[in-house]
Amino acid sequence: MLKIATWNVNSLRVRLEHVLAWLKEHQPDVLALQETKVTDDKFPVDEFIALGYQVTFSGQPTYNGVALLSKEPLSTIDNVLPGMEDDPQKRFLAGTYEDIRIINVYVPNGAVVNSNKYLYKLKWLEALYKYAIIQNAVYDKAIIVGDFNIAPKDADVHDPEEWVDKILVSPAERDALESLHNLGFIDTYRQFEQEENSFSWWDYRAASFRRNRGLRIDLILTNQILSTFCKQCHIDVEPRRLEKPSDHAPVWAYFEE
DNA sequence: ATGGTCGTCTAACGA
Repeated sequence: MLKIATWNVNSLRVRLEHVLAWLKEHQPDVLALQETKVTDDKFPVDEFIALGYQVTFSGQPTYNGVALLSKEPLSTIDNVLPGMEDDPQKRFLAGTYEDIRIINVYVPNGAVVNSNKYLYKLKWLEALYKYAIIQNAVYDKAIIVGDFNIAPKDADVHDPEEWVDKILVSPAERDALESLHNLGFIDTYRQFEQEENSFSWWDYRAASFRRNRGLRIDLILTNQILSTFCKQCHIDVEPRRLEKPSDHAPVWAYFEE
C-alpha cells in the first residue's frame, strides 16, 4: 500500500507545525508541497528527517517553491521543466519513488484571463503537457500532483455562474487540463463517489471557508496503469480549520495492488 | 455581520 499526498502550504516556515502534525497523523509515503516560499539554505530539513522523511526541494525567495517529502529516497530528480529553462520561478519537481514517477507542480495562477501572467500559465501548461508525454512513455506508473490553479469542472466551483470565464476556470486552462486527461492522466478524485461541494482551496477573504465558497484546484492525476491501483482519494479539510491555516487543504490518494 | 486576508526582502505585490 502507498499513500501520496499534495498540499499547498503557503509558506512552509509559517505552516511547519501543521505539516509536521499532519505527517505524524497520516503517514503518507510521499507528500508534495507547493508555495514553500523558502530558499534552499533555509529549508527545515532536520524537522522532517526527525520524522523519518527524506527531503528534496527547489525554492527561491518570497514566492513559489516546491518540495517532495518521502519515506524512501527519490531517484532521477528533475527540477527544471523542459522548455522553461529560462524561467526563474521554482514550480516543478519530479522524482521516482519505487517504480512510480512523481511530478509535483505549482501551476502559475494566471492573475486575469488574457494578461501576461495568463499567457505564461498557458505556456507553462504546454511545457508540462510535453513533459507528461515523455514521462508516460518512459514510466509504467506516473502521477502528477499539485496546485494546478484550474478547477476541472463546474462541479469543482462553489458558484459556477459567478466564475464563468474567470481565471482558474477559463476554457483555455480547462483545455490544457483536458489534454493531460487525453494522455491517460485522469482526475483520481473523480474515480470515486465524493460529496457535492468538495473543494481544496478557499480564499482568505470574505469568510470563504466558513461559507464553503471554494474551488477544487489541488489535483492528483494518475496515468492509465497507476489509476487501476488507486483505491481512494480524499481532501482533508481539517487543517483548514486550524489557527493560521494555509488557504489550501491537503489531498491524498491511496494505492494498493 | 452581503463581509474583504494573508505572506513576503515593511511595501507593494501576488494569490
